Amino acid sequence: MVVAYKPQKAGTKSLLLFSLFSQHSKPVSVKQTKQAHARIIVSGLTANTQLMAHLLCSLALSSSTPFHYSLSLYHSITRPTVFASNNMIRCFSKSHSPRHSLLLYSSMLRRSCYSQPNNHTFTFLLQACSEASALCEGAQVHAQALKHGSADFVFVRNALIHFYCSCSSTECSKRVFDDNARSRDIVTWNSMLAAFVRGGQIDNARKVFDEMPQRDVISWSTVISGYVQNGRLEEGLECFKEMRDKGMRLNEATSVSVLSASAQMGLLEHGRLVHSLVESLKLPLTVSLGTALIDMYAKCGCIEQSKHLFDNMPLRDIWTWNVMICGLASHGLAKEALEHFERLTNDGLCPANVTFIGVLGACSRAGLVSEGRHYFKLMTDKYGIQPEMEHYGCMVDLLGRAGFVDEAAEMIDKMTVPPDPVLWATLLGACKMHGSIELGEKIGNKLIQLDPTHDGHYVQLASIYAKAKKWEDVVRVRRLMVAKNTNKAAGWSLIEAQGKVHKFVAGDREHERSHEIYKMLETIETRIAEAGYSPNVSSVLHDIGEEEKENAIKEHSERLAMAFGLLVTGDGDCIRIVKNLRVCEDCHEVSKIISKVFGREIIVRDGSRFHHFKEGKCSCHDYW
DNA sequence: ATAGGGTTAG
Repeated sequence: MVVAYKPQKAGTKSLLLFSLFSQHSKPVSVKQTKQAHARIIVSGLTANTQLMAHLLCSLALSSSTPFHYSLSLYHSITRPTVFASNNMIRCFSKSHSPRHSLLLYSSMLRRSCYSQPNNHTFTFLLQACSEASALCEGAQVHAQALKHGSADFVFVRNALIHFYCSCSSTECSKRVFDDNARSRDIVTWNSMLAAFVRGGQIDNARKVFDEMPQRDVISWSTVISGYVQNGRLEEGLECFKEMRDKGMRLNEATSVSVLSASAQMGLLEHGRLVHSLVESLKLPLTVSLGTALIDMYAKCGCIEQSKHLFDNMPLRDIWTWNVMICGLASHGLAKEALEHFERLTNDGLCPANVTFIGVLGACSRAGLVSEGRHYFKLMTDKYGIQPEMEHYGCMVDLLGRAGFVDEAAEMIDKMTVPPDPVLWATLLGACKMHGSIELGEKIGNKLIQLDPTHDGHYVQLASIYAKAKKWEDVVRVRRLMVAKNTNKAAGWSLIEAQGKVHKFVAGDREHERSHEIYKMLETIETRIAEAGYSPNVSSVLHDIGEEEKENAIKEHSERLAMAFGLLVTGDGDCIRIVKNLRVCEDCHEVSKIISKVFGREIIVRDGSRFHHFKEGKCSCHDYW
């Protein structure tokens, strides 16, 4: 961009400067543009509209944000060509106030003696409207495009589909898409695909994907991320497999989505596979890719690996810090989570609401009451972040479990948003733990009223009565539960082995190695009994005899997964289990004993946190 | 001379 300046005749100089622009298709820095501008001023060529328009073009290509400089350049052009105006519109569309593009467009129309809009104009304007989610304005741009005969050009059509998608008007995207089936290219298809994904219509997206004449890596990424965003993780991974089978290379966006799916499912082997693919393809470790990897390792139980990656990240943004802090919190490493929070603020970054969910979650899992109170106050007072349901959830859990049940109840009373059932259930759990019968009774009945088909509320209330030895009430609540025909939350545990996912439910006999698994359960039983274990059946509340209760516990899904893990992993290997519900007290005890008796490290991710069982102890210190 | 689509945290 920058060449040595030698005094020359005006015409030659002009040519020389002109050549600076045409050889650069890649974005140049604002600094380089300013240098070129300086040279133009020195050469006395500021009246050259073409040159000035090229400067604007470079600015429009660079990723910068403020538009003051580009606007002053634009204003210095007395008769702006459509090329100059288009580039100014583009500068605005990339700035923090994309709506300025529209103002420029209307002034362009007023001064239409200089230039008429063209196809480029409408694509840039629609980009601005997408950025601003300005539905009404964009619809007017659509009308203008029709009026100027630009609406049928494929670039404009694609921009229209994307624009309506950005405004969540999936129907309008579809209408533009259907409008002219002949004028479609791969971007048209991909835009429609993305519109269905954005609208949550993943099955329609899949239809588009299956129908499209060609697919590129963006088509694959879009449909995979569509599954992942809509919580259809298995299908997302299945699609990723299909993509690889077709010989398609993954890129950053694909990797990030697939890593997120691996993380959410807790599939370490799969996450490692993606990591190795990323490395063998030598994809650059960008902030988002690095962050996705850190999150994946944390959610798959390898917090050490997460920390290592985090410490070696060339660049971090708030997402990176958030996944690290939340990861540490989920592993019960409260002190480190809080240290990271302090480091993040020392680095001059501004914590987000999610950051505080991590921080408060760390406090609640470790029972750090005064720290929790401090950070909750800091969040509202210093950072002006309004607490959301999840923040209250952490606080109620923290206070409630630590025994400050009344303070937790008071916090709920003072909330500005109406508390949701999950929050009440958290407080109910605390009531049960600390024997607050009266409050528990009140909340339990409230919850049953709010959510009569959820069996957990009845179970909790019944166990509060059981703790108070109010047996008649226990029977009454259980009968009520049966009468209301409640749904039992389906508990499952999964374990990965040799690239396959094995999912178990309680009492499962579906697995092909079921026979061996139940034999292993017997072995486990014998060996832990030798170590002095006796079952604790308090978590089983069905109307069955003691012996049956013992059996019900013995066949909890994580026991089956653990038995299977002992069968298929090598001596001394770590066993990793993911379950959707919280681990029950008895299974927690058994896991500790197994870790000692069998000399295995067992890592369980339950519905709320990680438990690392090693040599008879758990990382949660039995506080969960 | 200027144009388009996909990415992560509770």
